[in-house]
Formats: sequence, C-alpha cells, structure tokens
Amino acid sequence: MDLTMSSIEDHIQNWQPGLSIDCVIMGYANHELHVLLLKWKNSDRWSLPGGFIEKEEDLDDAALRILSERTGVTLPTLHQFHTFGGRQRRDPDDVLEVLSSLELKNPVVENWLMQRFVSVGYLSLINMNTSHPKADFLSDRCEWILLRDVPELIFDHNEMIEKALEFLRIRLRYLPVGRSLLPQKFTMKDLQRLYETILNKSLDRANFQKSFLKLNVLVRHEKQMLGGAHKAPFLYSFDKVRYDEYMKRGLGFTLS
Amino acid sequence: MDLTMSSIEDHIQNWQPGLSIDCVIMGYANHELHVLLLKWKNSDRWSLPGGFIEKEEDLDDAALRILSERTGVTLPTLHQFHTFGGRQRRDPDDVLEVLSSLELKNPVVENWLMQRFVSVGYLSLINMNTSHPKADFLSDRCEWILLRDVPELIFDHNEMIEKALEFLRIRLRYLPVGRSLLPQKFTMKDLQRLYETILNKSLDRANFQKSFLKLNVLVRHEKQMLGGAHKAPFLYSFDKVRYDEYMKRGLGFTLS
DNA sequence: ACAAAAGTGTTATCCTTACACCCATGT
DNA sequence: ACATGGGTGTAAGGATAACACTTTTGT
Repeated sequence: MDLTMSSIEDHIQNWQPGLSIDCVIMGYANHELHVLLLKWKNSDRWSLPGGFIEKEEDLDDAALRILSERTGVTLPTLHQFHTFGGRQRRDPDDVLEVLSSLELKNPVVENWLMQRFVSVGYLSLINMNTSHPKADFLSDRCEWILLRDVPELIFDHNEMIEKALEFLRIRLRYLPVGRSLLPQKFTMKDLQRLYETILNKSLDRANFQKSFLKLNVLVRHEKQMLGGAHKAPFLYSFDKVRYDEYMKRGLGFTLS
Repeated sequence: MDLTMSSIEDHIQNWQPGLSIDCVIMGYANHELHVLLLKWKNSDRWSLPGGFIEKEEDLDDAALRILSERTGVTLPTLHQFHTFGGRQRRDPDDVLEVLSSLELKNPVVENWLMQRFVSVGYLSLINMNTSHPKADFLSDRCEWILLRDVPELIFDHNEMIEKALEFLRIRLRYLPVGRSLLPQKFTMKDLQRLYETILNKSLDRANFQKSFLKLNVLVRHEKQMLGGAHKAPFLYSFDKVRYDEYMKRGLGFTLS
C-alpha cells in the first residue's frame, strides 16, 4: 500500500473515471452479524470500504486490492453482487462532507470526487477473530459494527448493505458461511445460530443437527467442558474437501 | 431515437466514460432459445445490442433506452445480471473492426471507443412473435439467432451470454418465463418444453402437469383442434395475478 | 381398430416437521 | 436430585419419481 494523502492527485490519472467499488464485508461474533465500516477522518460519517479501479486492472482484482488497502483485510475472493447506477445515488452534501474531511484544497481531487460514479458492490464473509482491520490514512477508525446498529452511512451505502444481505440469503445454500464465519472448532448450536442469524428465523434443533450430520461434512471431536449446568456438547470442524464439494451443488435440505 | 451517425460526436461528451451496457435478450420459438443480435454495418461481425449511459441517466433506464434505440424492442424492465470488468475484455482487433465498420474517420469517436470499458450486463426474456426487432443505423441486421448457432461475437459477448444463461437457470423458479416467452394461449406440452429447453434436460410429463396445475396459475380453455393422430390437448393461459404472486416466492416444486 | 399423444391415477420412497425421549453435567 | 441443555428416535404428512392406465383424436 503506497497510497498517501499527497499522492492521491497522482493516482487520479490512473483511475477509471466514474467507476468505483464498495465492499460489504460481513463478520460474525456473539451470534450477531457485523459489517466492516470506516469512519472518515475529521468527520463523523461512516462508509463502506471503497475505492477506485486502475486503468489496467481487472475489476475483481481491484476489489481485493481496495479492501486490503483500506482495511488491511486480505481475502482470496469477493463475490460481485450488484452494480449501483442510480443517477442521484451520491448525495452532493455527502460528497462535500468527504471532501472537507480530506482537508486538502485541491481542484483535481475535487473534480474527481464530484463526478458521477457508478459503483460495483462486492460481498464477502469472514471470521472476525482471525482478521485485524486497520484504518487507512483516510479514516480514523475501521471497525466491525453490529448489523442492526449500522448508522446512516454516506451515499447509498445502507442500501448496498441491504442488497448484499438479500444476495446472501438467496445464495445461502451455496455459500460456505460456516467455514468463513465460525472458528475452526464449533458446536452444533454455534452452526445453527449462525444460520438462524443470517436467515433471521429460528430452526428446529433436532432436524438441523440431523440434516447437517447426514451431509458428512462435519468431523466430530471431543466434547467441550465449558461450565454450564448441562451436558457438554461435541465440538465439530469441517471436512474442507467434502464441504467445498457440497457448496457447489448447494445444501440439499431445507433450513426449517 | 434521434441518434445518427453524424451526431455521435455530439453525444460522446454526454456519456459516462468507460462504462457501457450490453443486453442479452432471449426469445423462444420452435422449442429453441434464441438471442437477439446485431450485425455491424460493413462488417461480418455480430454483437449484443449495447450502448452508453448518459451522464444524467439511471443505469436501469439507460439499459431500456439502449435496447429500444438499437433494436426497436421496448420492455418494462431488464434484469441486471453481472458486470464485466476484465482488463482485456475488449480485444483491440475487435475495436478496430468496429471502428472501420463505422466508416467515419473521427478522432473523437476513435478515442471514445478505444478507451477501456466496464460493461453492465442486462437480461430479459421476450415473446419472439409479438416483438419486431429493427436494425439501427449502426447495424445492417437485427435478428433472432438460435442460441446454439450463435457465432463468435465481438469482445466478450459470448461469455456474457453464458453468464446470462447461468443466471437464468439459477433464477428460473422466480422468473415468469411462461408469460414472457409463450403466446397467450399454449398447451401443457409447450410449457413443459420451454422449461426443458432452458434447463436442457427432460422432465416427466405427468409430474410436470400435476405440479403446475396444483399451483392454480393456469386457466384451462377449449381444446385445440390441430390435425394429428392423437387426442387434442387443452389450451391454457396464465392467471396473471396469481402467476405474478407465485413468481415472487418462486415455484414451490422441483422440476424433475 | 389402431397408433399417437393427452390426461389422470397409483405407488414406493424420500424428505420435512413436530415432537418425545433419554443422557450428561454442574449446582 | 434436578434443572438445563445436548443427542437421538419416531411417526404423520407431504413431495417426488417412476410408471401404468384410460381417453380422445385422425387415419
């Protein structure tokens, strides 16, 4: 990452005009979904991590680079989920807000940011405990925010999160959310709560367990011994190969 | 449509640079899927109907306008299915081919077309018999081409059609393909063959019929009397309201 | 009457759903 | 011992898949 405040102007000429990328990165902890947000320096406004595309760069590569540059989070892939092209999707006041947060009076940068942008949305799910987001030079905070506590974001970023969630729910049975969001070892209840959280509905404990066990994608380990006035549950991990295979054809059962 | 060869240069300054739209329009006839293609004037190269976005125009609106301008086909909506952003997606030789087909030596137009473009793909299904495609001033033909006879197209347009088909198959149970692609009245076999064609697999006649009838979305009419040494089938049409409702939650049965 | 294709019925099998039951654990 | 939650069993109902049977038509 060699981008700094003073080098923005130099980069502008190497960027595709009018096109941006925004990343919806979902994390999971305490049975709640979180989303990775940046707070602009010298401003109280939050946004999704986003950025611009080099003139000689694949769109998918740009998404990974942008995420890494702006949050320090590196991933193998991101899922493109929608392109946002509303004529008025960026509120002019929000643009001014961002500009003033940059604290640099530079007509080249101003012109760049004031153009109309169409933005491509990318989605990923990651384990919050094994990734360590860091704010970049444009932001003073980079944090996991509870999905239900997400504040009003700049531009149409709230709408982007909505769309990403919709995409996530429709694709759920084809996405390895377990491996992406849970620690390496987890209980059946953990797995169930993850699906319940994403789908926002409760599932039958017995049936969920039987359905998942039948897939043969789980490896059963020793019981965990956490205190609690109850039977200690088994710990599981995923058989990576079998799990990935299953994700290609999708979970064969209904999550009810 | 007021765009003409001589006015292209005037339009360029009103277009979003680096961004284009391409439309995959599927039609159905004789139990085969077709796709709407344009042949460039003074060239033997074919392409999807595509175009550029006005600076003050919603992306979705632009897609409808472009389709209408380039083919005469008007539709209420198109489905955005993917954004194509590969760095090398437009073969430079193809760009030259298009340029020479325009037969106008104009550096403004040349510069415009030689930039890198990211293209947003839109999909729709329409009834081939009630729409009448017309070539625009850039094309000398605008035709329905059998999906399995689609020639090598310019740029990455063949790949776009592949992606659109994949999207179509995954979304099949949420898309009103029957109403979009069949005549107003049709037989059960027509409907079955449509689904068989799209899914590229054969379905059980008896089960298909029972599944669809159970939905209560079909209105049964008189029998048709076409010659043929066999029992005359019923004709059906859709109960529009119930059908649209069903498409929101998706077909409840498996197509087997 | 027969062939061909349409319409309907039957059945075994599987999946879903909603519980019930027993088991292990810490207090 | 008992409350709590984990693991497994079961049975009714529904959906699926494969196929058989009946009906209608033109020749």
